[in-house]
Amino acid sequence: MAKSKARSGASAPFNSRGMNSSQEQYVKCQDCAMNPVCGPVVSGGSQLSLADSYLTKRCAIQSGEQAFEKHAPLKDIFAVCSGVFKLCDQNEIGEEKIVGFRFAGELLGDDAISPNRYNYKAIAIGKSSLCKVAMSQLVDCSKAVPNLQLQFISLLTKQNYLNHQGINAIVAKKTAESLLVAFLLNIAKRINASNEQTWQFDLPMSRDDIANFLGLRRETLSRILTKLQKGNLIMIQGKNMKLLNVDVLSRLANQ
Amino acid sequence: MAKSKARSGASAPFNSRGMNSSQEQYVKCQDCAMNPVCGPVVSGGSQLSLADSYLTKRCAIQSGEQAFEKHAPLKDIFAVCSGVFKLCDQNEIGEEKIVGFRFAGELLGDDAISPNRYNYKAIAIGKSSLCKVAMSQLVDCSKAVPNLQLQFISLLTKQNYLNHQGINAIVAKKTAESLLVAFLLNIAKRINASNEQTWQFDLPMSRDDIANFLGLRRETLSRILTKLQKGNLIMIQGKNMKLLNVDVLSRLANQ
DNA sequence: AATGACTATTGATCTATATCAAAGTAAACC
DNA sequence: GGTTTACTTTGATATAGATCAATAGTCATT
Repeated sequence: MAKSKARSGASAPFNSRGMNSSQEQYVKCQDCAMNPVCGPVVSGGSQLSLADSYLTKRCAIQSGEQAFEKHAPLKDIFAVCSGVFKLCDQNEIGEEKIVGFRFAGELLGDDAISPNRYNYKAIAIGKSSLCKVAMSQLVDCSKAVPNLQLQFISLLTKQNYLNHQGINAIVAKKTAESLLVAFLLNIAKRINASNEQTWQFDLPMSRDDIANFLGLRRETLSRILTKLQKGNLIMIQGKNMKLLNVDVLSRLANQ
Repeated sequence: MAKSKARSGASAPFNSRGMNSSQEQYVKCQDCAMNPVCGPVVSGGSQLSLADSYLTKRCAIQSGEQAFEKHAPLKDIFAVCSGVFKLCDQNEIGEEKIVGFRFAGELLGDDAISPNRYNYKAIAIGKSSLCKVAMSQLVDCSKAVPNLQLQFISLLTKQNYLNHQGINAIVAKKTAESLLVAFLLNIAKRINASNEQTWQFDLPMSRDDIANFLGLRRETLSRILTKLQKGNLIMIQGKNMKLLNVDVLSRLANQ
């Protein structure tokens, strides 16, 4: 099903540009959004290890392969362990619209719960890996253990909040520049979520993917990047990005 | 706190234009998103009437008053019983950005659960009313009754899905025209959700509110409405709107 | 019916971004 | 290493929508 494009940009094991990238970085379990339902759960006075019955850990996914198809019935919800996924919606005429990205430590497919179908297609950008939780089994377990359910609610609503933040950051912006800058700041925080904040990172996705997601043309995107670089606000070479003046950039992002 | 603007447009009890509007229409409980946690819950073999302990029914809210403040700590989640609410976010410089509308039967404040604060201010457009559920009490009850929790999850994820649909309909559109048409179709469905579909309705909000929400200028909005009317696709007089050719409009909405 | 305060529409012009076209650059494959 | 293919940048031009300015409805009060 998934057509695997071998080109993998910054995610390839050996990458001439872009410093520290590569060597597939796994998120630590303690930093992962799925964590609340992965460990033993307290019930009454005792600890139960239910997770074994619904959790599958760290499945590898090749670059370009997909975790699930749009409209497929919900089976699992996922957490990204390493790599990045792009979420693609397709309109009637088959054009792809990227509706989001998911980085290591973030949930994937969690917003499929209500209509019981995945709302988009999730494609790995570069070599990636996933943990998955079987919904039906999770529901079974949580019928018996209220605490598990509460943790599940908390996990869902947290991710939902993050998703909305991302979207709102975009909907609210007026100029292409503030839009792009808001995106870069958002990405920087999410990519380095667990490390300390360096403001340097490799953009895992192509310019086309970014432009598509932001609703801009690639040419516009490119011009703005050039302009920001000339203004000494960023340094970008290929996929490697460094935010040089976060204060000014933050102000720009709020138009 | 809330400054009540007395002018109420189509929601006023007597309205010269706009046919059937007015006489505050309450949504039936069976059609309301809150319904799953409002009635008796099955636990073991017996039915429990827990809802009395956390549910407050049909509080009236005057036009222009607010249900909650942005950033206030989450206390209740609401369902709109009658009327409409606009959700306003404020940026640093105090400009208001409308991030959504909620119609009768829809939830309000449900997306405050993760950060435990409301993400926006909710203001009644016209005389409205709300049911509310006290979160802390709901959580207490649901610790004892797993079924209640499952219903709560279902309720949250359903509303979340609808919210996202609304947002995506907007983010994806390219032209102001397709954006506006998508909005009109979305509104038509939500306003007449429980009745049969007539494609005629009163726009409860002002042109300014619509323009603000869609990220357009009022002048642009006005021009597009005029153009759609000249093309015999809609009939609009003041707040009263009739969609004349839903097929063509739907095609327009997908650009 | 006249006044005042909004609210909505229309017209003229400007500008940010799209579009069209071409060239430059990096990665993959033989 | 050289060729092919995909990705990215730059330039010239067109246009959708913003902005500025004015007019015209609408409703509430007197």
